[in-house]
Amino acid sequence: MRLVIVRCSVDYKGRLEAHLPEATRLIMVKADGTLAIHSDGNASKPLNWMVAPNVLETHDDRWTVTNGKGELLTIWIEEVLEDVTHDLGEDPGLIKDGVEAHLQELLAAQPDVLEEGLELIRREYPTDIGPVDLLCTAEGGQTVAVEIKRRGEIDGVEQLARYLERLDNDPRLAPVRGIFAAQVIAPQARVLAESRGIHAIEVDYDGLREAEDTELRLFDLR
Amino acid sequence: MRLVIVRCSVDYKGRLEAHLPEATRLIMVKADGTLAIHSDGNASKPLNWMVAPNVLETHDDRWTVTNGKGELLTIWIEEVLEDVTHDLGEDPGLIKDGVEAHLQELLAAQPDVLEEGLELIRREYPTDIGPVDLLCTAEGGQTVAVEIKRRGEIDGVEQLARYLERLDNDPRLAPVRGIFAAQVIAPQARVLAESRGIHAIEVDYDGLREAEDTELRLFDLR
DNA sequence: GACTCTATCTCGGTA
DNA sequence: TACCGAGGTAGAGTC
Repeated sequence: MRLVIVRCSVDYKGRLEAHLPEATRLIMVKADGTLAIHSDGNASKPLNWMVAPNVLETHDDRWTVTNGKGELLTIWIEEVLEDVTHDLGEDPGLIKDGVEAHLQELLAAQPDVLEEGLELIRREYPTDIGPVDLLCTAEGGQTVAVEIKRRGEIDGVEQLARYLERLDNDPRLAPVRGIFAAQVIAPQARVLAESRGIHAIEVDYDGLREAEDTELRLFDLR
Repeated sequence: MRLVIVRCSVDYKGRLEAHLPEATRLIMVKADGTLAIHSDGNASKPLNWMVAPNVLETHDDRWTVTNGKGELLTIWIEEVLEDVTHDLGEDPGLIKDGVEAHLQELLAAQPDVLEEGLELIRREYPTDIGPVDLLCTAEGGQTVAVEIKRRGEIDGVEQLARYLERLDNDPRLAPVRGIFAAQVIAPQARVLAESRGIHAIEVDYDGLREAEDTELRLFDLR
């Protein structure tokens, strides 16, 4: 990784056009060529960047970065204040827990949390526009499609509505109704869901996890 | 800005839980307290981070970062390989051109580019599922909702269709028709728009800007 | 490669 | 402050 502190101005032309007036900034160049320009100000994101694969050309007065998509980043170098390079080696990578996939696992294991009598047919049930998170049968036999989000926003409701439209075309499943499940559901998403006849349910992630733990413990004791 | 090259492992608890095994990484601390941990590997995003406002405590063997939302980042320090600080000063900030907001400004100023006789009622007209980009009246008095995108894709058409559905429920406005305006419109988006009775129009950003410049110049000359 | 969807999204605007 | 939509979204997974 190369770290350069430099007084510079920057131009970007590509997906849009952008310009940075002259100031002192950090240029970070990673081993794969990914380049990012950071200010010290209030922002976690870089001001400008160019991800690999790209081609970096460094001259005394300017650096240019180009890629295969016709994007061009030009850094006009005024003064280099520091320029250090470190070999950090391979990174073992991040281990995560608590994302949507986990919420899906928990609800797949206990679908009756959403509605009494609900039973799982399968997870990631495929349609021609993408997989439905959970496909279930309700008490009485009706098919129910479940869309799961960490945060329920309007586009998640749209996504579920599209799936329902598709599933309703399948005579083996129709009529299909929908359940929209999320840890938090935005008011506007709830309005839209209800106007589409979709049931919007907030679920308690920690509660689900605890319930699963209890179940596992009971299983061990048997 | 403080740049620290360090052999470390990391734990994060907050919106999810995450762990980074021991490796050599870069810690970047910005003037406002924003902290980011980068590897040299193929990713432009940091592995872990904590945005300001937060509280950083540094001990010999570990750094902790906490914020008001109950998030906690712990960096277990094994060995510090470099530790430099630079004062970059204030950044004048990024100047962008060609984003949706500009296009909206230009079309709000000259809505008749979309359709002769079109007049603006207001920008960002609020509905209970979100704001409509432009609400206008057509020649003859019919209400017209305009959705503006840089690139016109299917989800933009769906967004407009949702607004139309809502606006049609308002007897003071109904019946409302829609115009979908973008610099480039994808073929599927055009098909969907037309099937919903929505007029899809490609607009020339540079042409609009030029027209506006001309108008301003004429105004100055008066 | 094209398409789809998630994200500790981030960021800016606005009520 | 919370909520909502845009993003040069980035990045991962699937087909």
